[in-house]
Amino acid sequence: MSREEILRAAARLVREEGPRALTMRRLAAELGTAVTAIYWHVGNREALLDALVERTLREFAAIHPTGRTPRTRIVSLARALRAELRARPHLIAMVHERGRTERLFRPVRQALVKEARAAGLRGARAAELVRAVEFLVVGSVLVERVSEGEPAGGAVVPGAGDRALERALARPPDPGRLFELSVRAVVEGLLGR
Amino acid sequence: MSREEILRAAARLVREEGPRALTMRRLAAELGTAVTAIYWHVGNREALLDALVERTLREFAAIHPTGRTPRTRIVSLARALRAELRARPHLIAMVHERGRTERLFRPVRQALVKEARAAGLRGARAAELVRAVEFLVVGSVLVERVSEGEPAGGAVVPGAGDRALERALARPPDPGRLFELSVRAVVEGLLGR
DNA sequence: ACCTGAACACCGTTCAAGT
DNA sequence: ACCTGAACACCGTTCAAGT
Repeated sequence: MSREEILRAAARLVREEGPRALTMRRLAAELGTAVTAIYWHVGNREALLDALVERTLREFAAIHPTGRTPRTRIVSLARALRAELRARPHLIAMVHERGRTERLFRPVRQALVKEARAAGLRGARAAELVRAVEFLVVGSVLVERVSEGEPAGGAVVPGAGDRALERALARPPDPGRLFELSVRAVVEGLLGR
Repeated sequence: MSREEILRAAARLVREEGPRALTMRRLAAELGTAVTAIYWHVGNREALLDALVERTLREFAAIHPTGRTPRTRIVSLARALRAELRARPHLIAMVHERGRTERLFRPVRQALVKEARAAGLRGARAAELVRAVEFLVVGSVLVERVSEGEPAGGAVVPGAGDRALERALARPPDPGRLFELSVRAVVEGLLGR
């Protein structure tokens, strides 16, 4: 049994059953070894989680913009970041709990900084745009998770008798479009000052 | 010892030391009773957390808009929601974990629906505005928590030689202003279509 | 170098027993 | 009605012992 095998099994447990399923004893059973063998390879549970988090950080460092204009490149970064966040909810939560969110966002933030400057923004103005895009990405991932995944997700919010509004709130027909709309609105709003 | 006393002590533990500090044994020690006495009053740990979550839901139901125009009322709702979320990070996380986020946001969402309609939006258009505001509120709370609270919070993201940009990204001089700026940008963008 | 089982201090929870 | 201590099955972790 190698360290790599352990990390793979641990990542699978977290992905499929959530972080609470990742107990040292469960992991050992999964791998068919004694619990204590795992300790020899990875130190302890904290160190194991650290290793999983490091993996995630590396994946987020590979995000790059596409498109020709700064506007489209900013939107593409937002879209890519959103996709990565949505793909690994549990691992992202672990990154956050361990205080590595700053590090997770750094590559995308740097890319956003570059594009904001390419669009002509400087200083605090550029920082505001970068932050606002991050707000929208993070917020959309969380809010959409709610309307998709929650038991009470079908609960209808009274839309003042407006059926189309109620439907669109309960389950947006195209969450991706809604997201891009918001990003474009905020990008246009902050670029066109 | 009353049920109310138990809830108060539990809420204090969560607020001051985080949810991991809330163990039944620790809570019993804090209250000077046997662990099992707590079980008589609240059932079990799950039920205790449920009760704390219900309290939080009630507090969020008391959020109301202020101001005269729909625009200012929408911004005031966003501001109030943000303040409540920031005041109870651990409890909010518990609400989220327990799948009650939909319920937590419902009162504010209803108020936002009303204002979006007062501003003249209907159907999917109104829903988009409501969602976008929620995105920004939730995103800003998380992203700002990161830049305020994380050990690596001081880590400077290269701003392409732009010192003012680097400063503003590392620690925005006025997070509240940055937030309102983003909200206004998205509200204007989605109202003026 | 790599793995094992026993043991320790922590959990949440149940239950029979007390007042 | 309210509280107690003992007991159970689970944790993470350490350590001496094996190969």
